[in-house]
Amino acid sequence: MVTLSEENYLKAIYHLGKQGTVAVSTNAIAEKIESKASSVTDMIKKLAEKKLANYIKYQGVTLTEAGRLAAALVIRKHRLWEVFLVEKLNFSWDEVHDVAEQLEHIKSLKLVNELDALLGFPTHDPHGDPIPDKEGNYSPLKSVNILELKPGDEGVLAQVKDSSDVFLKYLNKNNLALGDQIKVLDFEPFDNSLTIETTSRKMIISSEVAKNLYISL
Amino acid sequence: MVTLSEENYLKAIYHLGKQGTVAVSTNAIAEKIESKASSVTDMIKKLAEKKLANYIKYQGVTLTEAGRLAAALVIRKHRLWEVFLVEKLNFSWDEVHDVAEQLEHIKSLKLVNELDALLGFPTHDPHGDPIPDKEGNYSPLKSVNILELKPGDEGVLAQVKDSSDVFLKYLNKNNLALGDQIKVLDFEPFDNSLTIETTSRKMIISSEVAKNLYISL
DNA sequence: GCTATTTTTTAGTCTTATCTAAAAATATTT
DNA sequence: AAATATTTTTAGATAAGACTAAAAAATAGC
Repeated sequence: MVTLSEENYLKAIYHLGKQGTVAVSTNAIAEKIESKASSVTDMIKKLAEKKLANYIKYQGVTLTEAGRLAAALVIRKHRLWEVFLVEKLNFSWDEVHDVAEQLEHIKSLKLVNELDALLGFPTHDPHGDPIPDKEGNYSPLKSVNILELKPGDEGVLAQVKDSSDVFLKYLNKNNLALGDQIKVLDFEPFDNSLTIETTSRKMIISSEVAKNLYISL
Repeated sequence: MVTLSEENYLKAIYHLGKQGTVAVSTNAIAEKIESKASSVTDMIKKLAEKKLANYIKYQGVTLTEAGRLAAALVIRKHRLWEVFLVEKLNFSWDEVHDVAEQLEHIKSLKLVNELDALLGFPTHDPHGDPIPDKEGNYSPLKSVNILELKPGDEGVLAQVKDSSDVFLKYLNKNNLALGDQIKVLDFEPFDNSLTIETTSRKMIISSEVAKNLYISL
């Protein structure tokens, strides 16, 4: 049995280390989980004992195949629940994260797969993140960060990297949503800000914001 | 904050003591929760400190108004999730209990109330148990135990008291479902068994089974 | 009304997941 | 490459929730 806490660590390692393939440092995990390095060391040892992680002292962690699958299934659940909340229960995309964080730990294979069917087998969550399938696989969205575009380039807003409530509320306030057509008009080297044009208007976005916007061409 | 464990104790006290109004013994709770009396004493003290329960040493527990509401909301969530699982996710009524037991602890008022709306504000769960409203109130189903009927009496199967997987599978196997018209044909005093007739056939049920069947007239 | 039995509580232990503080190992600077 | 700084690990402590065993209180039996 994988505990709730273990699942959260698996998820963190998966996200920080390219699906757990690249070694992740103790401190990086501690920061992500909002805990202390010593707690992380303890938990990593436990995951290694359970054959979910590969751990060599002082050299970070990667996930075993079993660990990778376990992490992917938690992420699958998280993202499916997010779709459910938005599509079926009238949540907006800035309200789903905390609830999905709880729902992702519910244990029932039938539940996940029926939910998947109810939602019509979605491939992406409300933030544009891909939903792993039953085997933990997904085809990562081929989108590029908006900062890589040049003036004149345009595409569709396909993914937002930050799912925090503050960031998503900013996008709401400025009428930016997934699927919007966006054109880059100007790049300002002084502060890396960007002038963009949507179907409704022109606006300037800071590099902080731009870093989190991904465009499919 | 009410923890998962505390919620389970509140639920047990609510169920065992007529919504927490009648004192429940330590042992009764221990048996329901499948724990030990000493653990129960500890937890009851904690609930009392949090003003969720009224506790006098050696004299059992009742719930405070706050405790009663908290318990009712957990039960509300449990039963709404059961309806969801059956109506939307193709679960059968013998498969829902364990999953609902997990889902009932998810914290989000919006989630519960939107779920309620999605399901069309159901008043009863798949076992015929009433679903408390936001204030924790419900009108108990006026159904009687089938053993109280006399030969010749008939009515509709409205509620099953045992929600265990074995019992529900027995009913499935014998084609008995909520809403079925049932007529009592004969009562056997030797073993308290009952001959009943449904629209499809006649059958004999033991008193063990009969104890759990409730009929609305 | 006094034993005997049952129930409940207390006291002390265990596990899980955290933490702080100190020690050990690794990285960085000069 | 020695000294300093940073990161990671270890050791020991704490809180929640559960347990066992023993003590205390309540209930039942005669």
